[in-house]
Amino acid sequence: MPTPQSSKSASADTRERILDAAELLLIEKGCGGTSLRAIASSANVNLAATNYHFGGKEGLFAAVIHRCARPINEQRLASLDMLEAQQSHISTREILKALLDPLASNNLPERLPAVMNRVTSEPDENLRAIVQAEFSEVSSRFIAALTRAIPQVEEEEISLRFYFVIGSMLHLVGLFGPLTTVEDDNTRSQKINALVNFGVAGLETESPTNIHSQGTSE
Amino acid sequence: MPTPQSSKSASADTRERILDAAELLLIEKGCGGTSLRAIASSANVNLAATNYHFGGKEGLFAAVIHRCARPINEQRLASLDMLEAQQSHISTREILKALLDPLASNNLPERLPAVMNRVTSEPDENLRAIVQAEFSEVSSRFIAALTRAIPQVEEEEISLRFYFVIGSMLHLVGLFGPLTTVEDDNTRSQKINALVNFGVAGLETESPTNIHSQGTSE
DNA sequence: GCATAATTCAAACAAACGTTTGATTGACAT
DNA sequence: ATGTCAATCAAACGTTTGTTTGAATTATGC
Repeated sequence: MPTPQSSKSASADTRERILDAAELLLIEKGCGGTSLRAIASSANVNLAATNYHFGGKEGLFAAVIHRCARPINEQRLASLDMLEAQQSHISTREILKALLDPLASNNLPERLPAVMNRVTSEPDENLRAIVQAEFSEVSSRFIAALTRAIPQVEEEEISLRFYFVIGSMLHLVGLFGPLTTVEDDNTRSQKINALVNFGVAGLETESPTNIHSQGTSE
Repeated sequence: MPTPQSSKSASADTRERILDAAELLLIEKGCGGTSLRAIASSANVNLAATNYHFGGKEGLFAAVIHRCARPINEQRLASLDMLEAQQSHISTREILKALLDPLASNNLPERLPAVMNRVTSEPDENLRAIVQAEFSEVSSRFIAALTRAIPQVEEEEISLRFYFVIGSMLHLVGLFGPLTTVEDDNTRSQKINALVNFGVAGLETESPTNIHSQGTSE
């Protein structure tokens, strides 16, 4: 198993060219719809290089996911750390901005949201596990912060509503399209802001369990 | 092109066996991850039957999507029709219940939400077009109803928030898992109800455009 | 300069894919 | 019985898939 060391700089740009091509094709064609041959051809490397550097197709996509998810999740956690260090009580809006604003930041790789959207809906079990592991810390940290910020709603309900926000986020970045340019940045941040407003209202609402007659029928 | 007529009853159960098997495998393995051979084997039919009855893989999945989406969308539109016929002003909650309650109904095919979740995130362009055509009427009708129900929010914002609700819904039915049984029906309707509450609050919130200093940083 | 290891390459591997073919079956009408 | 047509079948079509091989090439350490 000749796994190459990553500290060398010799084939570093081959690795990155493969990752770039795989990332782009993953967005456009999906995981199962992208062949190693298409990746190698698009990256101008030999077909065998994909297996040499990443050990196989699954390892390659895992590397793509990791490279995409790590910076945005680090930024999220850093923002949350800063909030928790500065103030004792954090608002729902501040938490959601820490979670979602990185999606509109233009100093991050352009295609990052699209990769997330594509990869979170993969049927492959192994890839799902990779994605889940990549986002588990962010999920638990932000759910805990939201639970403290909204004490009038029980934790289980907060957790469910958090996943509603995640679902809205994924659907939104799917609407962004694979080839958003920098000119769309302002409309993108507008939509992220709309999602923050939507999420704050949805997260903070009281469940109308003791409501009288709002039901439609049945 | 010997496309068989559907009015005969001779091979009707072959067609349905193929559709059932394709539906189940589509949920578990995704569209690209399911082969016609696996479908034919699971349905106990000959491999060529899939092409004979549906003209090809794409036609088969289109039929699966249509068979899944039609009843639930008919129920949604019927509920909305009834609301609009009975009362002049309809609440946001009533509209969302008309949209989402069918997902918790147990007289619908069990695997319907899972198919929707799987197929709305397909990279294939043709399949995306099929899905979009299948849901376009529901989208436009419900966005129009929500725009009337929430006059204080402009239509473009309503449209965006509607897609947030759709995203939350898809993410939620993804959490249901492929093999939900009838025993999960009550927890499923509880979660649908939580989504209705979340969506009502998110849809009706006023955008804090004239807010003073809620921003975190930058 | 030379040995050693890391990387790239063309070529091939077996397996799985969607689709097509042509024969065969069965049902139904005349 | 017979002719007709829809339906099923085994078998093969040509591609494409992920992965492997072994030689050629390049970089690295001494």
